Amino acid sequence: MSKELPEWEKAREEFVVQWGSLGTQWGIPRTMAQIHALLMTAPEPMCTDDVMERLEISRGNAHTNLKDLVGWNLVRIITKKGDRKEYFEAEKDVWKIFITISKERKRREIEPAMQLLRDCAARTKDEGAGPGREFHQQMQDLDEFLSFGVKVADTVISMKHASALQWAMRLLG
Amino acid sequence: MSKELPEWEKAREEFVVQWGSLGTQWGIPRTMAQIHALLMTAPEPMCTDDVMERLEISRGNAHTNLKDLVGWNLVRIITKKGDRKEYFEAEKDVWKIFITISKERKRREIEPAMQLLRDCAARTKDEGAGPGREFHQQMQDLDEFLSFGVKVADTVISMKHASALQWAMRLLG
DNA sequence: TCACACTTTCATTAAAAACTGAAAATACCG
DNA sequence: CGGTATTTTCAGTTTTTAATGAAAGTGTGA
Repeated sequence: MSKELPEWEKAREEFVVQWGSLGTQWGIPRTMAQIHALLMTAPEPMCTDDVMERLEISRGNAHTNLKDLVGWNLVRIITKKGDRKEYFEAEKDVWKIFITISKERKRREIEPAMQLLRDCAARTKDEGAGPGREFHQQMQDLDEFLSFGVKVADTVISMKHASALQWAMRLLG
Repeated sequence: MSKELPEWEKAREEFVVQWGSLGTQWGIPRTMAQIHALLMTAPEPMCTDDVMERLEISRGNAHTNLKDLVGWNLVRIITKKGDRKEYFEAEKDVWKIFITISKERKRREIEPAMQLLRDCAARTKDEGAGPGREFHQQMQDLDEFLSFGVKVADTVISMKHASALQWAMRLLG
């Protein structure tokens, strides 16, 4: 029934499955995390049918999640000449993956949060002493903290891996 | 029907609702995020019934999520003398919130991931050249990256807010 | 030790999220 | 064009997750 897989492929299987579970804790759909794991460890780019077969999922599911990963800039589309299928290839460089995810999470999750905090702060800027004033202060504190975090992240994001490493070593040393 | 709320309470209402939606993107249950937002902006500790009423949720729901927040060390239980109810109070200091969340996410999400990567690397350490070797390398790269990240995080976590700020300023400057 | 105030649990229900499969749309090639 | 390979969409279904509400549990003080 199931073909005999080489040892490394068994480990890969395990990696894909478990990465999928871990993904859900991070708010990432199980299948999306699995496909990402699969492609990160793929010797060659894979097409939709490869992914469907490997994970035993429907075409629609494979398609949607592949395109979502492309939307996250974690996966790119490859075309081979003389073949009209699309192939998908994941970024494998860990530093680049980190940068990409940081950028996307900043855009999708941090920036909307900051917008909210600013709205709430603006609506209460004239509050005098008392609970209203404290609320305003809390919104500002959160906003300032996130702003600062974003600034740090932007700096790190713009660094080459080597410089970031060097800088971090200084912190640790 | 609904009592007239002061302006800051309207802003707070908005904050609670939106923070809840943002939470889901982070893989945090909506209600848990809402309760956290509510307590972070509460002038006084609140009891289970206060939370139920304010968010219009059931006792079981309020209870479970309050206890989960206590489990995350983001909320602590307060008792008032002559009153056998439990009151809940959220940490409001932004730096402390950050430290707490970092610690918990490390423990719950990063460490299991590293365990997986190490298992997969160990299972393939004898792979010669070829795809098996590359898989092994990928697992190691991911592991090393996370290990390094954890080291940096541990350093930051152990810092006082002021020293962290000073250090970050140097990076930005 | 009983009554009461409060907390905790959990089987059931509801809501949200993810997945399927097939039809529709698109792109390419002769 | 017309045929075919491939991609995309989406209504319907399944699965998973979260919420309810009532019953059981706990502890306290009279």
